[in-house]
Amino acid sequence: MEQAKLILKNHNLKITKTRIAVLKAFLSYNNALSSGELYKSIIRNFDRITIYRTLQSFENSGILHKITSPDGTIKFALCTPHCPSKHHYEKHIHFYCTNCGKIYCDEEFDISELNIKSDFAINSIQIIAEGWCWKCNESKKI
Amino acid sequence: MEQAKLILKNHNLKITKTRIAVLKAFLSYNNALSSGELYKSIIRNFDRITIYRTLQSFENSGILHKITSPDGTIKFALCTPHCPSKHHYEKHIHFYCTNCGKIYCDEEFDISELNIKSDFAINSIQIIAEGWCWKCNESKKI
DNA sequence: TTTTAAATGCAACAATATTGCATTTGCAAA
DNA sequence: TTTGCAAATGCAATATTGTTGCATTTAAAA
Repeated sequence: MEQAKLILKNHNLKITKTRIAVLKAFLSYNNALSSGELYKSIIRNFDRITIYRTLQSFENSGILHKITSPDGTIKFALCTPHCPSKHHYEKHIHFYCTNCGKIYCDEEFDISELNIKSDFAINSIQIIAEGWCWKCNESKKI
Repeated sequence: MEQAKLILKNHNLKITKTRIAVLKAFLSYNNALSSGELYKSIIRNFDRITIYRTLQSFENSGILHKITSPDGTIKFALCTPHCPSKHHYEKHIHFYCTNCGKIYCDEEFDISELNIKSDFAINSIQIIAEGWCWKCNESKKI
């Protein structure tokens, strides 16, 4: 069985056209995607609202994690296999390219060692590094 | 002269009613505020669009810095006096309360020492710690 | 006081997200 | 294979947030 269907099966989600299409998009891109990017350019002819709901159910199931981009758009990215449903282990950094707007996850960097003192009861820490991605850096040189 | 007017003077901005009202709001609250919070509850009867433009000009002048909240809303917070116009020195952490949605700045923590390896050309790093603020923690205990 | 560039206020518009509800569909059980 | 039903879809309607254009008003310098 193809990968997308397997993932849906493993998360007890029904196999539908939209879900397959959305999942394939995330599997073939290596960066975070917004609902807008999906229904406007990546998987056209799919219902906008259904895509919204698909993303929500994927987040609830632990397939995708949500990232709020510094430019305000909400994006999603594939979770590592360790993510159980509803709880996400986002111990990695997100890289945001201020030129093209893409967000990439870096699974290498472990931020769990960061020690922050405060009177907050901290649950999780998000780090977003902003700059130019390698692609935009390349095209700038030319 | 009152503090709000002084700040406007120092940043070469004309003194207007809306600007005074917005600035006073930020001076009296110790957390980040969104445009919506301002025109819907804090300073009612001020024009919505003018508030947008006021926030933009304050950001350009280095009075406020913009923070994208994990919930997607865009908020602003007072800069430390070191912020020149257009460039912001955001070397501090933001705390986001997942219960009440408020964002607080912690000027103590200096993130400039964080060393991240990547093929990104990193300009700045944002850290957002999520959890429950002391206020929500207190009310939970009751 | 006069002048003028800046700021305002309103309308119009655009993009994004949510909800309700009738219809369709996946899929498990018969 | 067929049936039944909860889940998912698709459309309309609505809400929220942010932007732009333009005529009018205003701050503040001359």
